[in-house]
Amino acid sequence: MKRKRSRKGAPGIVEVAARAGVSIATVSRAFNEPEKVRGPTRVRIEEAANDLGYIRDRMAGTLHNRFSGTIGLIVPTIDNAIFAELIESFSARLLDHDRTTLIASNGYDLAQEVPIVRSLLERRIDGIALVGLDHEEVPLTMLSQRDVPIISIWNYQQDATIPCIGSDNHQAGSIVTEHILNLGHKDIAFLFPETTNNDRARNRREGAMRAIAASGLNLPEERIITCGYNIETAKRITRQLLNDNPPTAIICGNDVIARGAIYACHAENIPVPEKISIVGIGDFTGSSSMEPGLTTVRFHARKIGKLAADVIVNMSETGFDPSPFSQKVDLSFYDRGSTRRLN
Amino acid sequence: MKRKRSRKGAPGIVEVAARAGVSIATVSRAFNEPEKVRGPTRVRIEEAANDLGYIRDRMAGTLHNRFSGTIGLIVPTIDNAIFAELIESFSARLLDHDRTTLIASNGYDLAQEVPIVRSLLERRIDGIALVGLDHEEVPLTMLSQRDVPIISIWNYQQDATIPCIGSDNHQAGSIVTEHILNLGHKDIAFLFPETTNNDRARNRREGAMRAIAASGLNLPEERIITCGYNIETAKRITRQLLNDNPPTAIICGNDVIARGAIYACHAENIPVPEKISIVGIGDFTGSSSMEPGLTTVRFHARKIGKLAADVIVNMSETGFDPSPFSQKVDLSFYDRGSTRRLN
DNA sequence: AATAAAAATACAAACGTTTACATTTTTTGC
DNA sequence: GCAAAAAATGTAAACGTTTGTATTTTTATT
Repeated sequence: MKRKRSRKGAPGIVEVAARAGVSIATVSRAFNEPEKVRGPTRVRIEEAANDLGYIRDRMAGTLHNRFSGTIGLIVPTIDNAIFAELIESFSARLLDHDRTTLIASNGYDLAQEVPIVRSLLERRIDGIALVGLDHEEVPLTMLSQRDVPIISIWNYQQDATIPCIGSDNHQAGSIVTEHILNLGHKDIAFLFPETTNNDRARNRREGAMRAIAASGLNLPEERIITCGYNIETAKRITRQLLNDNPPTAIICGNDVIARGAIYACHAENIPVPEKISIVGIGDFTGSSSMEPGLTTVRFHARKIGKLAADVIVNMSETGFDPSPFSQKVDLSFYDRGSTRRLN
Repeated sequence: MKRKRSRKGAPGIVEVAARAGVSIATVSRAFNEPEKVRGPTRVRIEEAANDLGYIRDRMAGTLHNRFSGTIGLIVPTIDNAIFAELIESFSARLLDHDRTTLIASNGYDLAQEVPIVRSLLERRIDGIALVGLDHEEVPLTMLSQRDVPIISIWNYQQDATIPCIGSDNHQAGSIVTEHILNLGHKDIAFLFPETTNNDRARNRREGAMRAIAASGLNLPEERIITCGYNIETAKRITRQLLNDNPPTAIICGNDVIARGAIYACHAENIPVPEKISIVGIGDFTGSSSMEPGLTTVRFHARKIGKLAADVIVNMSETGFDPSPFSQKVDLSFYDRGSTRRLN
């Protein structure tokens, strides 16, 4: 049973114009190009709008000029706290730009992006931010066919085919690995999430492997473990590892896994870092407060989110030539308590 | 320099109609009331739409019938993992209903809600979900003036003035407090976030205080501590408490604070639960995996999110009489390792 | 096969803005 | 003060759909 919403107390531009004693065109201009309407007139219009509680209808405007003031954001997951800071800073910044955020998550399933992109396109987004560089052709084509600017966030790759803003995940992987190697560790385990369709995890692992290779170390295959993207799984897998054949160091694909690994050590009464060193990647909220504090490399999520918001708004306004918009955000390494020199 | 988006490869309903050899009205009906168009015609239209890669323009439709297919969601924060599950389930469920989610956070500042609501209203949301029951008059009036259905989520109060879906925060507070009391604790500290403008925290604290009062216990004022809503602050405040005058149990306003408190105990080498019992509220992701596992009361965030999505869609479609839409979602108490009987 | 009733489709007028273009008002230069 | 130029405002035609009403086609009835 469909219902037609009554317009009750909702005045339109027509009512405002009538009350201010001007034409609707002038009212429209007063909002969009205030400098084009004379002071006293503008004041009268503003008063009328205020008195009436006028709220402009962007949809009607969008219909005409094709800009909706809405930006899409697709993340793998909202849960897990991984992208929370990113989403928060991105959407807050967009609000500063007088834009709103249409959010959706694909649950790490790229196929999901097709219906999501379609749904966003139906709402005429002015631009879209996608986490990571791995995406299917179809949604990308749908977007570019309609001239909707795309920005990839979180991962930075020099040779990326879409403009991207983020940090170098290769580098993140190598930084923590080199740290572990420098501390003299030889028996190292890798705990990384599934890397198909996940360029961030893949790059991190590649960076880590490269650092291992560069050091001349040879890592047996069973030390490279794939681990689900959540604390419980990481904890369970680590406990098993500790019981089977504990390494002296564990390099985790991200801080969530590292947190699980540290809890596993607590559960098995293996002191960190005395018996085992653990590093994460990401520096999520809480990583610094853990006991021991987690040694990790920080992704400046808020900075990335803010930057991405600025850039996508700019792209949507000016038209765009992809290349100049890519930006690399530096990483920061934090040597906290979860790692220790082997002696 | 404003740019007019070219319509390049974007066909409209007109092109589809031409290709299918029918009028645009028929195409529109084929999408909105498929049962009203004859089989063969419908097929032809669908083919034409597919071939052309047609994506409907909801804005144009909205302009006419006043439904945008977009629902607003305002949370205090996206970060902190507190509302992550809620947001995720809410938005995923909306996508199932063919709706999109317009998200914004107020940073625990209710005044922020005015511009946010205005911004959402400009985009013609079909409904809005607000976390908690504490809100200012102005945004509420703006919404109801325009007949936009409102639902409050997360907290449930029988006598709430807006329909709400969530759990009883009073009860949550009393459950954990009674648990602590039953274990024989007498020297208890409260660690709760600021409660002005935060009905959830306030109700939890009231529930907890009520349970204390019912037991006949008298809690000195300095044991009721206000604590920032993040791990670091909770950790710092707890460490100070442990050094000054450690209680035998700490009741935390939520799991984030409890996590900080447990880390503080680790840092001070005070074993949990041997020397001190700690309870949280919420059962956030990771609370069960901690060492020790956190004793807490679970808010079924995914259930609340899903239910809320169903209800707000229903309200937007059918018109609404607030009262029957409120729903209380039961809590689950988990007695894990962070509490212990005093002897 | 003719007619009435029902179903499917077409026509055209909204929906609430923006923006060329036309018109009016104000300012400027002498 | 007057004409010309500049600025402000008004008029009306879009924008891409939905939907009430009119028309055509199909189905049912005799």
